[in-house]
Amino acid sequence: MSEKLVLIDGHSILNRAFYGVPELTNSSGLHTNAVYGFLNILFKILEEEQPQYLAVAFDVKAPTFRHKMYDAYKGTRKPMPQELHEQVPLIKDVLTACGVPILEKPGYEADDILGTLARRGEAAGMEVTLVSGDRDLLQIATDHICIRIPKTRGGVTVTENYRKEDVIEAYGVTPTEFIDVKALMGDTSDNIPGVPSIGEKTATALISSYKSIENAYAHIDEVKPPRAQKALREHYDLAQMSKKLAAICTEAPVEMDFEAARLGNLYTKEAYEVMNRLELKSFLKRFDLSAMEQQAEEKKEITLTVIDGLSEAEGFFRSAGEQPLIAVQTVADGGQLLGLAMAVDEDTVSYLACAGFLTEAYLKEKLEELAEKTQIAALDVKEILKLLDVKESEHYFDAGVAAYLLNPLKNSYTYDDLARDFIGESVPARAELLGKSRVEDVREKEPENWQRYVMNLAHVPFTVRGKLEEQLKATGMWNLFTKIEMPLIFSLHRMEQAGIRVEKEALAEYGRELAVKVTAMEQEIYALAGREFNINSPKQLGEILFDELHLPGAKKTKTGYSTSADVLEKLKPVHPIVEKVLEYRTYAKLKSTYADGLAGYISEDGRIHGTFNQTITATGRISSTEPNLQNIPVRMELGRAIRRVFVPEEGCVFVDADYSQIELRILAHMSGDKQLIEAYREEQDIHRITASQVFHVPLDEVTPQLRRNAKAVNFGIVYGISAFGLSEDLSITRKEAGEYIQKYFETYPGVKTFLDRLVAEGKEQGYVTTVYGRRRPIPELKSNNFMQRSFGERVAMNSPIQGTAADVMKIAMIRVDRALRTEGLRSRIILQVHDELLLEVPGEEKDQVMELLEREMTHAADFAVPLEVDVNCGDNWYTAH
DNA sequence: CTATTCACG
DNA sequence: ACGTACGTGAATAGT
Repeated sequence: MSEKLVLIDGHSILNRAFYGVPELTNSSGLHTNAVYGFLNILFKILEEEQPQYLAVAFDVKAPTFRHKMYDAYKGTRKPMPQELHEQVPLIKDVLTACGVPILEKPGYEADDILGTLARRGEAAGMEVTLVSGDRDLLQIATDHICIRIPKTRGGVTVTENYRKEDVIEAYGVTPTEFIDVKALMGDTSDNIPGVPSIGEKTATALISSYKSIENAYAHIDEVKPPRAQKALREHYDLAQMSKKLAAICTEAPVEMDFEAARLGNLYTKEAYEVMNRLELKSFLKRFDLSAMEQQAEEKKEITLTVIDGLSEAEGFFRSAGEQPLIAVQTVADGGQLLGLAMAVDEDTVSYLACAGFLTEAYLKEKLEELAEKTQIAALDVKEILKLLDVKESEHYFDAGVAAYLLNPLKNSYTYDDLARDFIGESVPARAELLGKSRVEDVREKEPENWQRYVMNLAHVPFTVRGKLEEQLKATGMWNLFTKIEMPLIFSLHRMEQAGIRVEKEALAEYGRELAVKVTAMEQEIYALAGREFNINSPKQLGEILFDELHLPGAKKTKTGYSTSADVLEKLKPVHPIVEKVLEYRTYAKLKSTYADGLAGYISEDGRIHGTFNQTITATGRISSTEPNLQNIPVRMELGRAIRRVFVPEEGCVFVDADYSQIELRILAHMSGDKQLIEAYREEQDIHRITASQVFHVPLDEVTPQLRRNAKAVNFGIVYGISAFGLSEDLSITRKEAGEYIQKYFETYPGVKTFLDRLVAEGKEQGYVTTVYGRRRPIPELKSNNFMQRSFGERVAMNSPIQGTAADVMKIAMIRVDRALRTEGLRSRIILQVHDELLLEVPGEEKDQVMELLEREMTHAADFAVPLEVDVNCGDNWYTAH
């Protein structure tokens, strides 16, 4: 069995992969789709070929011998989009880390390197496989040199394979003759000129009978058709030069010892780190973890001590208290505390099992004691609070929240992410070590995995803390972190702990009423459609509406017809079924998401304890999950009614406080526009005064229509104005929308300057900031893609405003929370909905709390325009809001 | 696992 | 010419 050599045309395959794999970016905004596709092709080929040798050739950015022959020669290097260009060094990093040689030779193209090595390999008795997206290489094919051309479509890679016989079968000429064919017909991609009026068909026919351009010319009088004869006669010189350009050089001066290309273990630790850094998660599975761990252990030995006795625990806590810094994280499963992972120095982690004498109460008390003496780093402080409910302290440092501030675009802040991003180390993620198994099962059955997990949980926060602090200070976010985000963790925890009381039976009754309506609508829709189908399926609904009932309105989405509310709304007058579908959707949504959905979250105590996430949004807002309590219906009466089932504890009332037009007030402050500031200082109705000033109408003559338009413009400004968006919203032409915007900017020139400045700043710095220094990176601003760049520009205009509003609300929450406790009140914040706080308030505290809210919220910031707060009370959320 | 739809600020 | 308003989360269908 002869040995096998695989040679890859790097740029060509990267190019194929780039256009074949859908857009893919990692959390730092780096495009990785081409790298991903390249590696998919590489691994597939390796698996199929099982070669002993592997190398990848790249073109070099330098003129080649072809440029010297022909001035207009472009070579295979077409202008590359930025998104692809930035991936060239990435794939080289990966290949280098895998130990695969990268071949480059100034003056030669990758094709020439491939051709040269293929011939040498063949001469040495090897089977050679060339991988390229380019058919030029077919001229190299022999019985022992196979050209493979991969195609990626929808994630599946298929390759066309050409040995000598396959070329003859497919093209009717031998590989050597293929050059002549190409020379005759030309190649626009390489700018190789062809002979005029000779196309692919004629070229193939000519070469097939005469074998070469030279021989055809020798028999020029016999050449048919006459058109081709004339062309060849006149352009023989050109044809010969083209042949030289198209011919791949098989004698390039490449120095390569095949031994250097001998295929070793691709799955090195370095490769793992590079892929981990690029977040090419699907390839990480291929790496043998145990081998990797062995390598890791050679580097650093960290000991994990399990402590389950009282005296050892006492000793541990005594010495831990003497350290300047410790790290801690709870180990839990299904809300059940199993133990604490604690790091006291760079290479020691202890696990304190929550069992026997080491009760939850004991661990809580010990941790509280530690928090008085020393700094405590943790991956997720709120998680610790949830399980141990330790008291508030300024000594905690939440590494997850810190990492979120430094880059809020990532989708997770787990210990493996932090290790990779802040100390450049790759450690196995929780999912790799534990999978879906229960933690205690892994502890028993795979103790090494369990140890690694517990160790990293504390070791990583301990190690990255310094880096995080340093970077927060360097980016001007230390204050934001220590004065806003850290204290907020405790307020959010108290909100989650408090939860909100729900009338279970009333909610069930609401659900039953909806069920009746859903069923009724179903029957009416089936009758109108003439048959039964799944109304919840946009696919089936689209077929009924547009194929069977032939409603006008056309396609939209990539998967089929769009049946969204705005499309259906326009079709209402066309067919009675449309209105029924819209109604059905309303009822079905309310029933599934709210009536049934919320019911599943009611705890033993009759309350819903949702989660408020602090590290999700790109702008600094918090988000709410399981359930989402920030999107409870309010706009439509039918949905709004559900708020009646949210009720305060016996003896309490709800007090609801919301900021009035906070984002527009922030716009006035941040832009410093004199006119806007003046307008908002006095006037209560912000949209009305905008209408009056922009449309030059006295305040008391502003019509509802005019106010609506002004309101839409105001929204547009905050969202990052575009004429298209505004025209869509107001159902007016883009021209009219453009005029509105122009008028607005004429009225408030400071706003225009401000928004332009935000975009310019974003482009320059790569990020924009809020009043409190919070950053939002905007990688899209660098994109060459118009769509993406425009998106980036809108984000640059919106994020500082939305983000500052989020900052102000966070400050307000901390202030309210503190004031409640310093005034000795039992009232508590139970919900935050971006610009609204809902409090559960003992009846006797009502007046005091209403005043407190007004005061603490309006004074959360001192801006150029006052912040206004509406405070209401009621005995359910419906009446309080 | 992704796309569509729709609830909120 | 391009083809969208900014920020979220949950339910459902269908690959």
